[in-house]
Amino acid sequence: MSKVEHLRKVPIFSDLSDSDLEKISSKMISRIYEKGKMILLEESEGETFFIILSGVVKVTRLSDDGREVILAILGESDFFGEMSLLDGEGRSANIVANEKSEVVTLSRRDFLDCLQKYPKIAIALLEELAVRLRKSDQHIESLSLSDSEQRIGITLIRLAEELGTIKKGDVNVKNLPYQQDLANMAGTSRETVSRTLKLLESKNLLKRDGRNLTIYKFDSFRQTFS
Amino acid sequence: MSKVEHLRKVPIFSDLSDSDLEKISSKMISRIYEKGKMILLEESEGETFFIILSGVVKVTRLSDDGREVILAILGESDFFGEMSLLDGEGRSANIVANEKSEVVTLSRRDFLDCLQKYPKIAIALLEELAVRLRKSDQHIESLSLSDSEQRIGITLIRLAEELGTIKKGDVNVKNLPYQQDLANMAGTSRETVSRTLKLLESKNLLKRDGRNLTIYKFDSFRQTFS
DNA sequence: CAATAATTGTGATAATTGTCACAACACCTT
DNA sequence: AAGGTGTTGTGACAATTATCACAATTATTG
Repeated sequence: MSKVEHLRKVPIFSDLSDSDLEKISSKMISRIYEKGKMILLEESEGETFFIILSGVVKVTRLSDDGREVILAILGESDFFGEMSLLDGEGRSANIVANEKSEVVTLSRRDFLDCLQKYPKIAIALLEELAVRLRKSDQHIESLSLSDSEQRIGITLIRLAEELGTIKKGDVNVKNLPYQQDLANMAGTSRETVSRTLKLLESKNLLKRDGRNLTIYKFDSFRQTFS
Repeated sequence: MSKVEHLRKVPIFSDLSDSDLEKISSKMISRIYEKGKMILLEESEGETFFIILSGVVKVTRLSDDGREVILAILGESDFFGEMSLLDGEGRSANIVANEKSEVVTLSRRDFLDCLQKYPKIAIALLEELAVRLRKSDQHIESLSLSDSEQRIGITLIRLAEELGTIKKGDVNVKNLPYQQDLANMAGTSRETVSRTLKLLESKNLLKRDGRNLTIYKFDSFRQTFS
């Protein structure tokens, strides 16, 4: 797939004409990160806007004592890096490639130019940030009100929505993150994730097979946990 | 203070000329909500953009069994209601006046017109949403990694930053929310808030006097908890 | 293919915090 | 000032979940 075709799939660019997209695309630099590589480091100030062409990355924050919170998992046609470009504050999160990932980048200047020149991009970006805020709010709610089983359920739902493929009402997630990552997404411990997954499996709500996860009757699964 | 002067203090409008601001202002309707009144109900679809001229409101989500999470406390010159206007989803949070509050509103159409007509507003709004996302991320981190004492400390910091006044390095918060509200902000129980406030007071980190809270040496207090 | 490393499973235990029950206190209202 | 209502303080206890320790399993590498 060409770079332009890839960009077309990114919501914030979808309203643009081919020629505009071509122009923007020409300013982008493409990079590849191997699994486990840091793409952005918290506290660094290199200001760049990133779009994922392929692969999966995780957005994290680290506490002083090294514990990690995973704020989001992003995949193909998602973007990141916009926050410090927009509000001028430093980076507040780390980004790590969770598998080999190809990204394209836009410099601070080019990104801000885009916003000025194409109001549609600004508005589309507003939409996307609104969606993310909504997700954050749900995340905060679940951390505040739910027990670990529910939080893990909700985490699986988020994962499935971001990375899963639907087949006859069931959702399949390939390359399920390690339990430690699931724990860091759900705000619980790795051991609790292990026990809870086993429990959910025994309730016939899901099936595991290696790094493969199938959630049965995804709609009703969603009901159960949110 | 005139309506225009009020609007000028709202970050997203601060870049506009007087005449533009006047135009926008003329489309706004002003309302007053008494303490405790619902301003927006979750799941309702009346789509309106709100700006707070005076007062304090809380942004909440409710679980099925009636427990509440407070996502944010907003005060003078803050705004809300933009999310469902931007992404077209329904309301996802309730807004309640925490004290008598005066707001002005803009209809969906006028709000979106503004974004089209004044790209500066769109960009300023992007900045503000970025700031909010950053706060959400911190909130998620604290819920995931901190114990109740830390979370309550962080909650007090958020409150002080939003509502407090600084005097010689100490911050004073008048009209401290009820402990139940603090608990709903910190993701803990009312009783734990009671015990923790007492503890922090005994450590000489703060002083309470009725609905008044003074945090001593706010900078070092912030250090301690974040 | 062995051996080494990484991930997952599981029991036992401890720590934190929620819940319940009720007392104490503050704040209005008449 | 008395009574009522709402808020806060506090002890006792229960429940949830983190932590630790280690076994079992699965992946990776020379």
